[in-house]
Amino acid sequence: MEKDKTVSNTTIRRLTKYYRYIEELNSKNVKIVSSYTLGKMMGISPSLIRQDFNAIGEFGRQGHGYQLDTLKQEIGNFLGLNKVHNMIVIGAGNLGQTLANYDGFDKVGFPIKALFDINPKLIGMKINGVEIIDLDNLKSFIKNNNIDIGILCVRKHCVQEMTDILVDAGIKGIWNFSATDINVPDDVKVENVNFSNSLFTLSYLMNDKYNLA
Amino acid sequence: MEKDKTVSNTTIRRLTKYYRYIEELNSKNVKIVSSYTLGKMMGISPSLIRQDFNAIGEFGRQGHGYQLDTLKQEIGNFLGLNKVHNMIVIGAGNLGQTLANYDGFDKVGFPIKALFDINPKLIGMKINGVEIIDLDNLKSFIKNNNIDIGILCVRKHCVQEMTDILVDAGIKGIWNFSATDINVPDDVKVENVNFSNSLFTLSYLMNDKYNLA
DNA sequence: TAGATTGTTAATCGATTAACAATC
DNA sequence: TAGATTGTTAATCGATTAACAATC
Repeated sequence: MEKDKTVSNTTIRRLTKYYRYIEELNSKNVKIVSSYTLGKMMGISPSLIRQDFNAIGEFGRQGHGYQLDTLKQEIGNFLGLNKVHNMIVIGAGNLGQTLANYDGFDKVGFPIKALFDINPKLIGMKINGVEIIDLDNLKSFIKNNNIDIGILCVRKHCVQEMTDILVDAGIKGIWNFSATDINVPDDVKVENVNFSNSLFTLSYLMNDKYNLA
Repeated sequence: MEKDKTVSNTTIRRLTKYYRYIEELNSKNVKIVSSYTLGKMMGISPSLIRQDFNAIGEFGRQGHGYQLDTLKQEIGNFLGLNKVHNMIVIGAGNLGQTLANYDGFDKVGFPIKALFDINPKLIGMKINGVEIIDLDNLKSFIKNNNIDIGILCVRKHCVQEMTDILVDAGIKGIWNFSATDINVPDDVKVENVNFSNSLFTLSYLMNDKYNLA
């Protein structure tokens, strides 16, 4: 509703990180933090932290710092963490099952409501209380269970096909763990977790050539 | 050996992505590609692609484009993908086992040689042919098996402890899947895969406020 | 040769840092 | 009040885009 100036992608990524550190400090019963202290903890310049916070609001107290509960609330609101996002997993293989077994997402308001697969041997099984359902029932399940996010954990050769099914079923966001990029219409949002990109980046960093003085 | 001007982090990430697309084109028996075509496929401007390629060498052919096999080799070399990187997994829980079950890393020269855990029930088991070993044997295993990369898949409360053990054992790179950031000396390289950061970014993108016209 | 596309420089755009007045 | 730290503007730095001469 308010007129927001656009916030850059780099700032968004840092905001998600601030949020983690804020929760950490919260659990240690810290009540207030300065941009200097937070910057020291996170390896980010105090100046940049203030720029980031001011990009989404104005909630510091001059001469004191930032109240952690306000900070958490403001960043959480901005990132959309104030509401529940129901998720489903497409592909009940190793990775899909691992994600279903992890309770951390549920705890922060991102519960996994079902896994979908085409393998008849898997259908009907429960993983950590979450049922594996036949892919044929995807569309109605999404509608009836208020599903926002589809987690893609399928093999390369059927990634786009599964994406199209999700889009057709009205999904709003796709968390893509598969090895390929996907094409979606503009109103569907995609976040990729690409293991290969990540591993190859690590490889580069470890490269001797790079590490010359 | 050559004097390399530093290549920016954004360029590195894109290079890993080019590499994926090049392999894809390779498998379709394409032999040559122009920055224009590749840019169209990847949603990156041709100009930026040429800048990226020229940051690591000079291997296009004016009027024609880039030979895919040269391109693959040059980028691969630059990223350090020309040699085998032996890996181990710390923490043989769900995620650790899932990674061990995935053969894709092995195929590109990043084999997982062992999993480590402290749970006696797990020790001795094999996952996809990879043994789960007692953490006590970590140091000697790293030395004797030429291990480069440690994959961290442990719970928050022992992440830093495990990191210190890895560092002490002489690991060169850490692929960190745990929920917290870690501290390492400068000569140890870290690449984080933080699910929470990624999920929260997706949450932001799906946020209505952001999607106002 | 003519056409296409690179390699590279210059121009623009955006993100980070520095600095400091405002103020708690 | 004095000290501390924010909010914000200006300066710097870096990354992307545009343009075009070089050349295959």
